[in-house]
Amino acid sequence: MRRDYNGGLIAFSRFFSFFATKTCSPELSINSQFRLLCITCDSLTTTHTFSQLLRQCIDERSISGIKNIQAQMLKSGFPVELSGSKLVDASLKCGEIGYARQLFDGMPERHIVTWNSIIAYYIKHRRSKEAVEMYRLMISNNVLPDEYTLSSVFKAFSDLSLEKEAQRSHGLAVILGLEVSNVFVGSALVDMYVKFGKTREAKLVLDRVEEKDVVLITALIVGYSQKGEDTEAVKAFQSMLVEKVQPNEYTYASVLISCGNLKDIGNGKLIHGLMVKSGFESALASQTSLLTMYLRCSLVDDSLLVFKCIKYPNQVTWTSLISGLVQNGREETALIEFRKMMRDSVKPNSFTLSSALRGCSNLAMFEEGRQVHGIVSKYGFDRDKYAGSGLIELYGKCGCSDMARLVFDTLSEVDVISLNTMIYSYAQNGFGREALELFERMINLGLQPNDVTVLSVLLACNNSGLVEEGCELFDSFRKDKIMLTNDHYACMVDMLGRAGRLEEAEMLITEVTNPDLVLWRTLLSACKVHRKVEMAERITRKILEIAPGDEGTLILLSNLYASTGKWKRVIEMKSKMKEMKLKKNPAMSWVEIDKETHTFMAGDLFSHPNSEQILENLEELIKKAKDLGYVEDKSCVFQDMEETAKERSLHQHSEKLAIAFAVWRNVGGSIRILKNLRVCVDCHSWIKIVSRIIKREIICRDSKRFHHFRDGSCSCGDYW
DNA sequence: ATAGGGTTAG
Repeated sequence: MRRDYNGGLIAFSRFFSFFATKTCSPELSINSQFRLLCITCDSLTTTHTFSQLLRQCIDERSISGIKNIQAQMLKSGFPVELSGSKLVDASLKCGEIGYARQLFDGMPERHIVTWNSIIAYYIKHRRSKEAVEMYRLMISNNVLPDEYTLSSVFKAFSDLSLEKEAQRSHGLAVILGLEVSNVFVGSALVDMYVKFGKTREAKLVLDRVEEKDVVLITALIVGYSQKGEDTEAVKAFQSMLVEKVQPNEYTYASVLISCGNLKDIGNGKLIHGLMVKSGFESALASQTSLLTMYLRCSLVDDSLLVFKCIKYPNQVTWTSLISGLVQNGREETALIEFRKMMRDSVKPNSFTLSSALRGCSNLAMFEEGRQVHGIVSKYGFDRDKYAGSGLIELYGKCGCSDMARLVFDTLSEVDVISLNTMIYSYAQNGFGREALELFERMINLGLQPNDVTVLSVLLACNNSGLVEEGCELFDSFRKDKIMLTNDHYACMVDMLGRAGRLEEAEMLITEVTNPDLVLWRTLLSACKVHRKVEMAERITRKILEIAPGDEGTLILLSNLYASTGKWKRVIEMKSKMKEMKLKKNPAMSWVEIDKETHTFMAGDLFSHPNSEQILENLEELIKKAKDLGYVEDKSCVFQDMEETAKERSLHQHSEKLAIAFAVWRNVGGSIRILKNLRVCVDCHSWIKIVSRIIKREIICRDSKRFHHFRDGSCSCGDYW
């Protein structure tokens, strides 16, 4: 008899399923089924039918359907501990955690699966706190966790940095034998230790797991890769192959990053081959890592080839390409790709934006940078610290510390790096007081300054002539045992040297264990500024011991001889340098007008298409400047020649040509000039006067810092 | 009935 009922029920169930799929309204269909069920076979329900109906509810995401079934189960005397589990499971699958919890809390007895389901739900939705609370509740209810519980709960521990509790649960896993016997538990443990940064622990766990699989080993490789233990990552990958475990797209994705970090193009290409052979060539994650690998190895063309094969690059893929191109000095290409990404309607994130901005600031592309700023705002990243730092750097490098500060003040979170970026912006633009104020703020906020902070602060003092403040700070940094590098010392040597305190500067160098070329050269250029020929010769000999025939050194000394009128020596040195086939970098200036960059080289009067107009304007500007007191400073000419020729050579400096051009084009706003060398004294005093004549700000970035010329004076206070 | 790993930044 009973068998017959069952057969009937199964038939009903089939009918219900069919009915459900044919009905448009999910709510109606499941409720109608209920009415049918209640009328026809009130007391004939079985597990099978309920399961089937619940599945329907899940498909239709119908929580009211679940509630109906609950009522029905209750009516039919269905065993509570079984009905509860099923209902909780179904509610979770409908995303109704609230109702699932309500059911769960009302259950007198809970099956382990119910606990596990709830915990897994919380983990899946990154609600780690609730997952751990549930786990604790489970323990205090004397329910012993099983492999399912443990393999989920470890993720919550790492997410919340609960190392102590994690260790206790690990112990439990060991006692239960699950660490060894269950690869899910093993993987979760490996992943957890990796996230705690404990790759050694992770490896120990892995070694104990009996049957190792891809996921387990990949979790470890990821750990090594993310912690920068790249050699270990590659080794783990190799041993995986030896043990005949097939890598998959995640494995390739992580091991390739390590190859890139190691610049191990040999293994990189080998793994690329394996990837193709095993059919993961078109998996996006591995493709992205492949792209990154080639970019880190500076094989830009290969990376572009890989990128071309990617059908649907996502946000990460694009970002990887853009940031890699910027890192390889291919800023223009990076920005073209960034535009393409926007055209393809792939949303940028803070990684993308900071890379694009870095591209702009490397080339001081003010207009392009402002457009990217527009995109930053459009996508709501104005308060983001990564995009923000990019903007601060951009405006700093374009000579707009005011704009940089505006960005800085809107950031939602101030940290060491954004403060460093802002301090550095002030420093390179010569706003020492503002920089020091921010440094003080960093200290008051209890943030620990790092080596970049120290450099920025010292540079700020250096660029604004705050020598006393600089020395004081340097002493305090020494006392605080902050790691001071050669760069920090070089900054101090420059500061003291330019202030004429050459002996102190030299003393400082003797303090350094491994003084490098830059350090000595800095001292040498201070000798040049103060025309200390003997000291310069002594220093030069020292430098040539470390770096025989160093070009920069010889040029510095030769220029010193020139500025002190020792022309015989100059000629000697020039011929020596000619013998050594050394030649000077040509002096260049750039000016951006209407998104177009114009290049000018010193002494080159004819290659620009508008050279006629440029010379006309230049002559007029020089004449007007002379009326206001400009006199050529011939000590800036490093070659022996007729006085008029010296004047002519000064008039042909690249920044003068660039400014004359900008004046002719008569664009609104400030004139921005970029230079590859430092601005000379003659040009500096000329530009000051010109800024008064044309009543416009002229911003000049030389190889070391910014000069803001306004109404006859410069922000550097003639100290640079 | 319930479970594990990935790629981009200052």
